[in-house]
Amino acid sequence: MKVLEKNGNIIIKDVTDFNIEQIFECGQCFHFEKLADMDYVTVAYGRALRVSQSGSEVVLHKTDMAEYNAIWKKYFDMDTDYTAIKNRLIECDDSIRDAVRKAYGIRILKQEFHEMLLSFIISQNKQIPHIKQIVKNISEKYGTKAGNIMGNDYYNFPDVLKIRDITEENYREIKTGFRAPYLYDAGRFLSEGLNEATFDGLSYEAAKDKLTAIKGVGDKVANCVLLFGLGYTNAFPVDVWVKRVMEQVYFKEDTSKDVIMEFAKQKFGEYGGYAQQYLFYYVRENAVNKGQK
DNA sequence: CTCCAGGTCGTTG
DNA sequence: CAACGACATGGA
Repeated sequence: MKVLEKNGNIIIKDVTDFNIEQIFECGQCFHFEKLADMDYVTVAYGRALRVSQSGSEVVLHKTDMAEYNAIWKKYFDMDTDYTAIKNRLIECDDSIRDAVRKAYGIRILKQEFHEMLLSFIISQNKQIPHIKQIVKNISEKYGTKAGNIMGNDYYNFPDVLKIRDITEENYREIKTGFRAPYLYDAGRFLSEGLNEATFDGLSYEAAKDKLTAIKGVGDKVANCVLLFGLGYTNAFPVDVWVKRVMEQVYFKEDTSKDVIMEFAKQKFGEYGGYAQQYLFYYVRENAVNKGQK
């Protein structure tokens, strides 16, 4: 892999284990927009970034090496050896091997903690397109402008200072429904200092307990925040899709989320988060192809 | 009209 | 502890 700056863009040549369609469509991120095939805009860390890919060449539009090193390198998890992770998972069994093969280019994005917390509270009992819409609405209403790409303005998710001023009623106005009090409660935790540093040195269990203390944050949402916003790669969120694929592949019968989580812990260990993402993308793709939605 | 969505909470057995 | 309905909203 080679990273170089050219004509005001960052070009990443000879990438492996990297597919932007899989990265953005695997359910980990709600703050992006598809412009065309293999051509996306994502909003994170105060910027809007257009990313396109052609084969093993990725283009990060209108950015430079300083910003790449400061933001995008970590955001796209470029320092992690996905080939090694996949080899390790493939050893587990044939089912996970098929999922890894299908979703070969997934990377776990390192997203902002406060945005993950509120976004995944919003996500409960909602479909992904609608979650994206609400994240967009809250950003347009309360966030600052992140940039203009191809004639369209993009807005940052509100920062913690701004979140402090958002009321429960404000959350209702953007159609978050029964999640409004949950979002407000989470906002208060953030305002009172809960941030990434709070989790420094905390075990997975301790970190999860801290998150589930927030009303509206259960096991699933907490695991998503741990995985996508805090770097706990052993977190294994079990949602309806993962439950479905795990039952289909391993249990052959209705199985509780607790049993599934324990099974994943034993089987995938510290790589649980990666395994979960491969499985999630895999089962959803199969469902789409079978016309099940 | 009915059913369900990357769930969680509070209440019942 | 397991099971179950409620919870807002929008789309199929």
